[in-house]
Amino acid sequence: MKAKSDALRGTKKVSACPEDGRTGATTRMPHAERKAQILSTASDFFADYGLTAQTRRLAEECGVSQRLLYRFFPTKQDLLSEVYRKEILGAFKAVWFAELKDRSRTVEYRLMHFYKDYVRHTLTRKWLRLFMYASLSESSMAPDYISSIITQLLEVIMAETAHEKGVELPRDEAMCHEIAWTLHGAVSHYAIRRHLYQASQVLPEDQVVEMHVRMFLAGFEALMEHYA
Amino acid sequence: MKAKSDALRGTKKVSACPEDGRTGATTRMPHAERKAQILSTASDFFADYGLTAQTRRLAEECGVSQRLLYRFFPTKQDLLSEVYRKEILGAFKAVWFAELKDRSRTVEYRLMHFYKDYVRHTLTRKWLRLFMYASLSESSMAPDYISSIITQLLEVIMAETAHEKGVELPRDEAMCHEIAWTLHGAVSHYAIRRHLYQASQVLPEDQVVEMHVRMFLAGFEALMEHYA
DNA sequence: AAATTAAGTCGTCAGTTGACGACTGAAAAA
DNA sequence: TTTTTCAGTCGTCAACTGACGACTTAATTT
Repeated sequence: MKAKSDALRGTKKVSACPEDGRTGATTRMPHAERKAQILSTASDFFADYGLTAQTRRLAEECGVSQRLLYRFFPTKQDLLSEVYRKEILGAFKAVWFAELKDRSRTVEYRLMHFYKDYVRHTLTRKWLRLFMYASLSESSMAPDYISSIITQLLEVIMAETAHEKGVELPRDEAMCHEIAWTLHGAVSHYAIRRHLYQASQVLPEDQVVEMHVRMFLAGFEALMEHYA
Repeated sequence: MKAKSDALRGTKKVSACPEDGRTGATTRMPHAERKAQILSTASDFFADYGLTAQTRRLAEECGVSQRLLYRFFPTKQDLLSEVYRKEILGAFKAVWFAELKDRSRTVEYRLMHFYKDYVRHTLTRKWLRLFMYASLSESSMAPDYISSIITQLLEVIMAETAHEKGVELPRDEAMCHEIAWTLHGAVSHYAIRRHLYQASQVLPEDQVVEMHVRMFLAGFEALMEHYA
């Protein structure tokens, strides 16, 4: 960081580290690139240590001075908001809706395909920890956006399942959502167990998803009879 | 707190608040009673603001000086550990095992009965928030104890269900657990949604539990056929 | 080569935060 | 009444923490 030339100029330095091989000599980067690097490091950092973790340690992790963070993000909250937007909101894919509605495949296939992808690429350790930290903090950063997407997913799943089974859904909308939550919640909770409660998990993801989908479809049929 | 008598003695006080009607005059309590009160207040406090919330604010909430907390708990971590032990570990009931094994009732009845109680008295907002904060923090306070209890619950549920349905369970133990997790996870996730993700939840608890149990039992039968 | 731009750092401020030594005073014991 | 006990408080310390003014210096432009 600072090395030679300290003794030379008469300003006010506190020379301390004479040239050693590995001064942290921060490689200069273009603005956008450095910002992206900080954002990326910050995602992992806050996921690991919580949203209350300190900017000084983050800077250290990034290999830059703490002051530099404030060149890119006016406040810590701004940085947190960008992390949330990128990591949490950016983890939902539009193709899911199209694939779930693709009636050239069986519902069982579509559900298994979707949830395998969802578990593997969205319900990751990083995503779950950030989402949980954000949920627990008062300033729920952008809650409605996500719940709206999930609700739409649940509705598509219910509509497609009912269509294939040739039954009519209950008129009670909340009940319909809750039925779909049976599967979605079980899968989500599997991910939570695995990534948040360091459970000594053994069964591979795909196998678990397949089982949960099978149980859901079987349960769905039985439940529809019960309500008819 | 301090009022008169400041000016009288020559020590080193900084008198500031002459007698007003409402000095925070802390009512003196016996040791055990005060400790219990602090512990109780601390539970709600840390559940609300996280385990990183400050002892000063907690003391304020308790209506005592911050210093007093350290008369009862040598360090903040000690206080947190006691909160965890009391609120998290203390929320599991031994009767559940007996009731779940009571074959004079149907499995459906037993499961509904158990999970209604579990959701109402254990998966509360306070419990979930404390448990989640503890899970997210590195120092997982006492993880194995809980997971051991849950595992036992899952095993009882599987054994009883298989017995009533007259089928044999898969030999794969992890798979058996995962099947039971289908129900346990769905119910847990319902509570998480409701209490952690302030979801605009409408359906009453009991109705949701009944539905999840029904779907589980139907799915269970279908799954057993699939593996046979 | 000189001037300009912008990437990056130093040092510091004001407000926190866990912890604790020393003190106070009401109630119980002698 | 006097002494002892102990619940409870004050004030402070050292380390931390978000924020930022002022400065340094590598790279680019002229």
